Amino acid sequence: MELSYFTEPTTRLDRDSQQDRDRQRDQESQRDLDTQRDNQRDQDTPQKQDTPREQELQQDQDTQQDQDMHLFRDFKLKKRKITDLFPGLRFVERARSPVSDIGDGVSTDSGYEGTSTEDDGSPAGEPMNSDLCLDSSISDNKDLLSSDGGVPPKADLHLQSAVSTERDRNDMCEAWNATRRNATENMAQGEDWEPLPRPLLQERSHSAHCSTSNSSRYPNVENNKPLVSHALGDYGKITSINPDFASLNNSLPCYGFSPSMVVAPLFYNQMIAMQCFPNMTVTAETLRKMPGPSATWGFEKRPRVEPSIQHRSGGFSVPQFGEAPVSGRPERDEDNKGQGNSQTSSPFSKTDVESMAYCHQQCDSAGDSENGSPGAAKIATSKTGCVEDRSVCGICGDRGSGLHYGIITCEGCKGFFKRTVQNRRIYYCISQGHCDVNKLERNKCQYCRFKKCLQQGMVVAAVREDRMPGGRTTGPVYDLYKIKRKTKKKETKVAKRYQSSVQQLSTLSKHNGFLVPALPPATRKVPSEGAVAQSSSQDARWLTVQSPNTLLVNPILSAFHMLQLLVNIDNHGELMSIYCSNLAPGDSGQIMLNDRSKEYQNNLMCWFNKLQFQKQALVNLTKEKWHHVLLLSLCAHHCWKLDSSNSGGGKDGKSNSSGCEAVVLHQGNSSSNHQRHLHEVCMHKIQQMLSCAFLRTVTQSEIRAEAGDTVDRVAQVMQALCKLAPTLEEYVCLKLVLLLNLAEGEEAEEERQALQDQFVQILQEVIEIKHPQRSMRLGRLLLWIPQIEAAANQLLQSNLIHIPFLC
DNA sequence: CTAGCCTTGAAC
DNA sequence: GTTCAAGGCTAG
Ligand SMILES: [Zn+2]
Ligand SMILES: [Zn+2]
Repeated sequence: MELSYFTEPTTRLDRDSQQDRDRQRDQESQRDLDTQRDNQRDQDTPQKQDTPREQELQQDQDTQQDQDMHLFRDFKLKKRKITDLFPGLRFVERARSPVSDIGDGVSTDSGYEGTSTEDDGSPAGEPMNSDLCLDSSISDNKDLLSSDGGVPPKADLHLQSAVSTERDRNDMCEAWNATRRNATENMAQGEDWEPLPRPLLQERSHSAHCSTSNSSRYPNVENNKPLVSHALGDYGKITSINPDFASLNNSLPCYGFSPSMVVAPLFYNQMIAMQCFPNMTVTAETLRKMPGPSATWGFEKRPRVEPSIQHRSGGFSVPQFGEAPVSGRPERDEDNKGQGNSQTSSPFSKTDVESMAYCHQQCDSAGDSENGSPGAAKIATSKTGCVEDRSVCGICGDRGSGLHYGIITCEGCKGFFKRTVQNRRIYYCISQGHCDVNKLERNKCQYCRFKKCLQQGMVVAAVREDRMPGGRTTGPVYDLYKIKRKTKKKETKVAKRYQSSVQQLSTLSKHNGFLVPALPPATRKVPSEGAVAQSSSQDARWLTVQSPNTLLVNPILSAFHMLQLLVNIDNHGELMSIYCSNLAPGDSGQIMLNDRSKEYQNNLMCWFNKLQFQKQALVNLTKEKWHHVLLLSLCAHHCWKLDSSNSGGGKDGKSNSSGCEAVVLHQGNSSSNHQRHLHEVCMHKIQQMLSCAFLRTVTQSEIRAEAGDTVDRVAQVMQALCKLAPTLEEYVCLKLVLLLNLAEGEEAEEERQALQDQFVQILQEVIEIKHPQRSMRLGRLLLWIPQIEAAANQLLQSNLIHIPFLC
């Protein structure tokens, strides 16, 4: 393979900091330097020479061919890897094109933030800078590749030497120049290149705040209107997954490099993309949405300065956030807090507790000890402190440095969130929006990091538009904190229940002989060379239902791998616990039922949302079949519940299942008539509920007339599936088969069919392994699909979707 | 860009 | 005066 043309996506570190310095200097000396002169000076700035890293590169030899990318801790290794992959490439040093940033300005977002449109507003006047870049070894390209203003800074990369000829190059240059012209024109017409220019750096001096006192006390506010708006609505965009990669395989690994690492991740990821998808043309447009532009993998962070153990006295004795817990002794922090609380305990009682924002926060984070005595609060703080550990970042798990924007985060996540909101940045995920966000990998995907920030309850509005430092957060923002906190608490509850149910299910699964998913086929190779990094650990976390095209080209996931994914994303444990949660008999039954049903549906929806169909048509199509899956799921859980209670409680009590204890009357039924029993149970419960609801006795005949048929049908299906007793693996497959079953529209018909076939095939394989002696099992399971559909439809039509919960 | 450290300032 | 969550600065 040969890459005949390449200009790197640039590292802007040097220039950025240079600019900052310039800016500062400007502010210090003379604020109204006209932009032209400014640029002029920029261009005159002496170039900073990078150290010749290629020498280092050559020194590093004997690369281990199969070394996993995860081992790439430092830049040298990464660089070496790249050179290994692409021997035609070498690192060169060259001056940056003065215009090259136009391109970046247009296609910014993933690269270092396009600064061309900022501040000076003269895009063409970027300072010359010496960057390392990757270059092809074709020597006679030198001219073109050097700082010639007419060369596109970011050429499309085609795999097969697409731009190797002179003509290609000319075409490209011409295209580039046209783009540049257009861009410049648009610029002149005031088109918004970036949604919002980065707000000017504030002067540090205090005077700015006060000087305009007649209009506002805040620097960026005039007439009570912020000069810089956040436009929260824009954040909707962030929640979209990079459409460019919709058709790509989900296992495309991506890595981010640090700005100081010279090789921008864009390029590296481009390499990977090309390797994985030889048939695809990886364009600059595609690439600009690659994640992790400034990731700091292998980047040596500035070491935290641990405070000396000595207690600071007087003056600034307040421990700063970063240093609060002295390393190795987290109790100190706790102690302090406990002390603080016990000390403030009296103030608490003195002051109006509820109105104290700051005290409130402490109470809140300590759990739910609002009415408790101060003492209780203290205990809660130290004991339940783990619920919201002050020392752990809620986003990445790094050391927390306090409450930031609503939750406890580290300095990094705090800053990241702030920057994102302030600069209204929009991110994309190269993957499916489920990247891990932890201390080590938090910089790999900004999209997922920010998503997690929002999910965890960080409040966008807490980033101040006026940039006024200090003070306390009160008012609407503080209310938002409270709301988010409440929501999160609720979620934690659900999660807890899930935990307990998982245990329950694990015993169940043993009993059922679930197939323990094998580890992903480690030998799996992406089309070209094993050099491509494995994303092994991550594959298991998301499922992309592959579009048939991709599947044909790239059948990366084996049936069992897919099965494993399916099992992994399935939240059966959670569903099971909800399903099993006891239905309180009596008056509140109706409410309970509704709640339970809703909770169950919500959880099922969570599962559904984890499926990433690659065509919108498929999403729409499968959404229509939502209730089918709901019924199937309920059937399965009903079956498993029966099963677990049987194995636990004895052999003869089939009908005396735990969920049905409310209907003691019916427990004498023989197991031979399970269906009738179900029917009667349902009828009875419905009777109970309706009687409660209408405050009168509703007769069974009334119900029978109204819903008897439906109940019958549902009971029939339930009973049949109970008899078949699907295993977890069969269940997860069936759900997808059901979702992908015949649809009315013609849209995406081919894809639908192909996908369904795939899952049927997986189902078949599962059965062959689990039930080798039962050749008819597949057919039997599939035969019930129409029945499930019919019953579910009926439930939906008669608005009785809660009924299955009664069984 | 990232993230550690530092300054601010309203509420206590 | 003390707190602590904002914002700012800047080495990497
Ligand atoms: Zn963090
Ligand atoms: Zn991601």
